[in-house]
Amino acid sequence: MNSRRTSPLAAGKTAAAGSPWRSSRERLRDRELKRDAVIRAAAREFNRKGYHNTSLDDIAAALQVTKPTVYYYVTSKEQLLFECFVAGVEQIRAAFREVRQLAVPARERLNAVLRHYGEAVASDFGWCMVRAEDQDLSPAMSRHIKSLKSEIDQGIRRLLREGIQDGSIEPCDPKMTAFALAGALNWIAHWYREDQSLTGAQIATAFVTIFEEGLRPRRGALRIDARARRRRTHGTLAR
Amino acid sequence: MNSRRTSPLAAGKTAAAGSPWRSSRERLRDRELKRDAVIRAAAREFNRKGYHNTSLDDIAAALQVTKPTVYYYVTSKEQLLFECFVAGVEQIRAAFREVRQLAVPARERLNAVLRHYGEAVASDFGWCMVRAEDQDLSPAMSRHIKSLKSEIDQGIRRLLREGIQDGSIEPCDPKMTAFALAGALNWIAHWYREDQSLTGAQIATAFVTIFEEGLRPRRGALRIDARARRRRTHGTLAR
DNA sequence: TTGTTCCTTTACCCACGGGTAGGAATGCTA
DNA sequence: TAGCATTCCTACCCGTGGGTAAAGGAACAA
Repeated sequence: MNSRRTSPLAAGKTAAAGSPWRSSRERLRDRELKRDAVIRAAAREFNRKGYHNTSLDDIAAALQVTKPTVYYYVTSKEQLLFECFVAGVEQIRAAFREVRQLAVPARERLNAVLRHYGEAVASDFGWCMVRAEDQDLSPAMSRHIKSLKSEIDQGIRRLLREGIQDGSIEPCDPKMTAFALAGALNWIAHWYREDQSLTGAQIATAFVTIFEEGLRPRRGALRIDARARRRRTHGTLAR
Repeated sequence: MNSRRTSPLAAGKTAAAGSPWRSSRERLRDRELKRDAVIRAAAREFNRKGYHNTSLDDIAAALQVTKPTVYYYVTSKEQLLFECFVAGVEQIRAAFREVRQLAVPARERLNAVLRHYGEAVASDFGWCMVRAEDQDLSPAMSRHIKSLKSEIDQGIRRLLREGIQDGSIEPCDPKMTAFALAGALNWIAHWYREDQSLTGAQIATAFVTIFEEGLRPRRGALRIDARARRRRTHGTLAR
């Protein structure tokens, strides 16, 4: 639960060089690096075989160490999943923070978030964020990640509402629309492993276009030969 | 793999009534009914707790019988998952069959399919169809369900292409669009358990509207106060 | 009644895998 | 050099849960 990552923040103290503490601090940094490697390896294995089909021996083997070594950096398998979870969600929260700066209509900010979102889902941690089941976590951890996810959901709804208000987004139900958008993007994690012909960013861009335009033709439709095609289809139907 | 459901087909022989075999045929029918109950119970438990967090004792308990009784109707836990899988996918294939009859533009046929799709995903078997991992199945079973899923995917793409051709659907990339549509709908299975304020059909209808219209406003946008809102947002940003 | 088939139970097996105890290297400090 | 901390290993524990053997009891046939 209390993931007190010291690495990036504590790095600020490195200024006083040459002190006798230098090596011990380096040790600490090494430790963080290794810990991150463990979590990343776990994410990759979970991604490949699923959480329950991945043993800690598998993860250890991927790192070319033994199981107790993994336990030296992490207290339990559950925590491993939790950390992966958080790492994935964190990428998306970062996207929101980044986009918040942009001085453009809400629709464009939304699009930017969605593109980052897509990239995150296609990343190593994407699977964990999307497919891991919260029943696999302790109630406390489950609550934690649920609130993180909810924050993202609310962020999307907020952008939708802002867009509707500033006229850049067609009026719609923010809740349902947010579900649809997030769902389409989350689902990338399911098929991306099999079909990596596009990058996460490319997929997200394609999706954004689809969502923006909508299926119904924008300029006067030309539904000329609809009836003719219907006949043909009926023909093939009678098997 | 070879799920030889005899019940509906073999029922044809029922014509010769009064024969001494009657009761034995009834027994057979009972057996099928019980078997279906087992599979349905499994689906519900998987849905609640996930596949790996559900033991066969749990499923047996839900049916108020013991584990070996479950094994009397099913050969393995794996097969249980497989059957749930197939049952879910079958609902959607049925939707395609049904819709194929309609003499309307492809977009409307697509919408009809998507509505049925949404209902299926929100049903008991929705979870299994959507969230179950194919790594949990034997290669043969995995291949089987993969081909069923692919069939559905191809069906959606086909409707998209037809719609583009008959002018009822805005030109788009059928592959990506199919992924986006299916993804949004599949994702329902993830949150439906928590939020059942709407029925599957209602959700699907809402989604269809969203997909049809698109986010970009259709009539000339009025992006008046966009800059003013930006300023406000910047204010809250500086924490 | 006796034999047979069908359905369900009690009681059990055992592999897998999460997790741990305790010790051996390695390296840093004094 | 001793002495302490860090890191990683070998060897082990044991609960969970998938799966089975074998027998009991009900329903039916003869």
